[in-house]
Amino acid sequence: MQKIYIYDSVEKRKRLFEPIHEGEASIYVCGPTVYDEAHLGHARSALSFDMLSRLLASAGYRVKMAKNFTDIDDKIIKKMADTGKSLKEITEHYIKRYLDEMALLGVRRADIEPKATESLDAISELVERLLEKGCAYRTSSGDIYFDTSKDSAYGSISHMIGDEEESRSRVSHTQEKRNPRDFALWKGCDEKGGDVCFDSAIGRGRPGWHIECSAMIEKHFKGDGRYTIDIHGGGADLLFPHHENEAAQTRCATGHEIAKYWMHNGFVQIDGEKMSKSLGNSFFLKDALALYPGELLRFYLISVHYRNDFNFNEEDLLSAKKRLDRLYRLKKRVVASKRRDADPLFKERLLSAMADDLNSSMAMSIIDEMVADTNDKLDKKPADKALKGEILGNIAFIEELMGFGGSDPYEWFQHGIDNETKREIEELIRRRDEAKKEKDFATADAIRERLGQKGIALMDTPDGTKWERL
RNA sequence: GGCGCCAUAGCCAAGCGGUAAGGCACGGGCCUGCAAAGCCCUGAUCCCCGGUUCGAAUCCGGGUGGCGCCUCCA
Repeated sequence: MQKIYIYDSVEKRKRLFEPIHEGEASIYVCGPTVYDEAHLGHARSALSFDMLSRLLASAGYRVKMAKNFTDIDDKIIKKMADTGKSLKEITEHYIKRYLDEMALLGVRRADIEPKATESLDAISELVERLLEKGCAYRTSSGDIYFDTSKDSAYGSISHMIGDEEESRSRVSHTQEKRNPRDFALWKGCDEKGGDVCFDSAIGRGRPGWHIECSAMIEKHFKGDGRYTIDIHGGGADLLFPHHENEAAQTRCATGHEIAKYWMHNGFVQIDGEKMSKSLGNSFFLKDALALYPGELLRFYLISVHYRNDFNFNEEDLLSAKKRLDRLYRLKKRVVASKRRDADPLFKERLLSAMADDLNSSMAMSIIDEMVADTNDKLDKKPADKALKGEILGNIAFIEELMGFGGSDPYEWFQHGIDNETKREIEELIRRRDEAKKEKDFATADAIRERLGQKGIALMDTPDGTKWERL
């Protein structure tokens, strides 16, 4: 079995992946809070862990991945007040939008997609255990806080411990908190709570943010007594306090660590600036998807290693488009052939690159080399059926592992062009072919020029004239 | 104030102690009626200064310049 190394952001080093259960890989990724449209950062996170899951599956692991939707939250409550809509109307809308958009990026669905509203039993049960063990306390207002002083290992995940920082900390010093680091497990219901109050064994209220992940993980996964899951993932911003708090809750309640490995993806910036609504800088995924195919966005977003910062800009995206076009031009040359097994050496190299902490940049350079190499062979032996079949096999493996290259190559180059226009283009090509037959190159070139102005490029091949949208 | 990340050719970007992948752009060539596409060739000693080492872009120390977390956040 392919050895897989992943960078563990807690130990800050690459570690050989050795799962809790032989041949299985359990992953939990922190998903979005569903109160608004998904942005490019959500896409990058989803893409990072989609690559991880594809890698593990390709390497022969049985993968069980969970990605949650936080559907109880202050921001959702605010949205309810702003729009007059119910919690369910809001969260279901954005969950669907999220899933649809991620599907366009080629992100596979998680095996389990738990929601906070559907995990309340597990949550209240976990809070109850924490109360029993003395790791949590109630306040006069009915809130329940986690007592960080009861966890001697608190800080071991993010390494964000320090006594001095408290004076500078921007954490509000709620009087009811015993320690500034303590955080809400459960928020008691008051009149303002409206319809987001739930009855439970620990009283009426709603869960805090961090508790849902710990509860869902304990509910859906069986560990080995030392760890519950293999890999816990999320955006770099979640390392502290979110993941620190999750780990503390699970440790106090169960006596073991929540995850064996921790992975965090880097941030997305827009034109060198932090993404924000106020800057109005192509913030939402839907805006990008309105302009470019999801597959291209995927290709572009994974061209940078997942742990590095990503600076999104149109110029780089366009150069990524040209790079991906090369793969599709190769595919055009072989698509009519019968698929064969991929080149074993190519497969091995691609898998090894990804097995080295998801080195997608390296993987893409290997793909580029394969494209150049096989184009060259095809130039020399245009009728080599075995080669063509193997190339199709290579591309199928790329699609399986990397999630791009699976589209029809002709449609790829005709993205966004309606059938009416296609017919017009083909008619002009016919007229140009006739002109060429009669050696009337002036007319032929005029037609090519005319199409070129519309962004259509022509290329004469042994199989006739092909066209592409630039 | 605490914790941490990053700095590689015009641009994007790998590299994880053994002598700089890949892509885009540029230039030259082959091919082509001419093109496009494809293929081939062409470019960097790795922010600066010290140190460790037979050997450093890669390790250590110090600068400079970006960025992030510590409050909801992918």
